[in-house]
Amino acid sequence: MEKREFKDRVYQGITQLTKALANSHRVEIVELLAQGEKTVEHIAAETGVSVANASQHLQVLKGVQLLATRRQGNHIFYRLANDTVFAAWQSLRTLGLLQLAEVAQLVHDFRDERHTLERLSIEELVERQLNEPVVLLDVRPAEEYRLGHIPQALSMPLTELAEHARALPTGQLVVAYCRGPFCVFADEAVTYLRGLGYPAVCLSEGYPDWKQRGLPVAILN
Amino acid sequence: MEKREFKDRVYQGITQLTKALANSHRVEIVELLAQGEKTVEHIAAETGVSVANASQHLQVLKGVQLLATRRQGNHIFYRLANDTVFAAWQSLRTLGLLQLAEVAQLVHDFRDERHTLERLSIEELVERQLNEPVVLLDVRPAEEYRLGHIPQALSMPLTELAEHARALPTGQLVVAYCRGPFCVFADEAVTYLRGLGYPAVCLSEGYPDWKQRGLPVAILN
DNA sequence: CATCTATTCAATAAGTTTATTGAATAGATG
DNA sequence: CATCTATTCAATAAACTTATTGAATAGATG
Repeated sequence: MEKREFKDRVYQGITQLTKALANSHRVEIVELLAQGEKTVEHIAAETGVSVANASQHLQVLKGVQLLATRRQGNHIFYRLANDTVFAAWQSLRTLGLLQLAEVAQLVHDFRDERHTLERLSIEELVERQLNEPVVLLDVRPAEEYRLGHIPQALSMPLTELAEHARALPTGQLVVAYCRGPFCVFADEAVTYLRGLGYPAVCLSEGYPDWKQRGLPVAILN
Repeated sequence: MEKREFKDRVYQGITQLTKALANSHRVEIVELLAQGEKTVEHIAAETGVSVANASQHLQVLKGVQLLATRRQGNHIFYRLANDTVFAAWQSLRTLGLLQLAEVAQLVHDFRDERHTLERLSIEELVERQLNEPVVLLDVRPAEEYRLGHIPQALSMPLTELAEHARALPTGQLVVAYCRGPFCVFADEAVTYLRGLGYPAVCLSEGYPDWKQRGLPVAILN
């Protein structure tokens, strides 16, 4: 094989993979599956596309081995093939936030509307937890909490926050986290809790980012 | 702004960026520019596309801020906008080598043809250098050596190897490196040197990967 | 100031990707 | 075994991407 043919084939192979990630619905699916496995129906509903269309996108991702599946009863559960897939999405996300002023601006503005102020990094949270007790809230849907969460976090889906907020311990910092930097569950929770007078802040990244750092995670069976 | 509109805009922004990287010529350009700045003409020649076509691809990359330019005389030099761009390409490359059996196979086979055996990782090289002297060869074109190389490396472009090989010190391990894991300059150099009886091995990654790790680099003016 | 040169632009045709339909399938459940 | 349900398949039209031309531009050089 000639040098040029070799290069063309290698770059085309990697490009196939990149093309699979070069669609807004598909990256939304990758980010969603970073929370844990989901059915086609669930993915379609959550991303706002038709089931047939979601299925097609899922097959594009599966075609380049980014996803794996398992069947349970009538449902097929899709999941990320491995941690490298999330790592690649993470670095595209970082690049986007850094390079595209519009994206950074969009995130900033949308958050500002909701009057959310400080955000704690994962490293800051780890350090704080060593020195003082912190109330950690996982505000994602209960099913995602079940599939994996930060140890010691309480499951507090947004839908149940109003009901349980008054029962939270006072006098401790409350830290809420959700799916990732583009998820606004945590912002909404923090806005609500601050309204009740709690000292609440958001975690700047989500559960998948915690997991990706190799920090310990808790799973319910 | 509604939640869905926000998400759509964020994901579409990042997708624009990913689309810019979802073309085999364009990733080859990114990898080439990781060696240092180049003119349009040079990029066209090296990647085997027409100048007009190279210019178009360069503008796609520049349009999403992945590249920056400077003019010198009649020439326009393109370069990577910053280190995050290489980091993103690096993680797509890693994903490709891991997920796509064909790509890994292709790289393995092409190398095997050239009878190249062992490869040293960057970490192994650093450790070895602490314990014993190593002859380090930068086999990229002289201009790329000038723009940045591993300290203590000798510039030994493939074209000049035959002429200078006999002058290399004997009794020391010879390590050759080039542009990256898809570059075969180093393999060719090692094959040649082993033919002459030198104990020679390749570095498994290239100069940009060394630089990206934050290790020291040398630049000539 | 005329000329030269490297780069970009514009138009085009061929090829790819996408969402939408509605039908087909494969496995579970009564 | 018939029925149901979640998922996939196939066909299509519209929207994008790409390489190829050849012309235009902007700046440098004599």
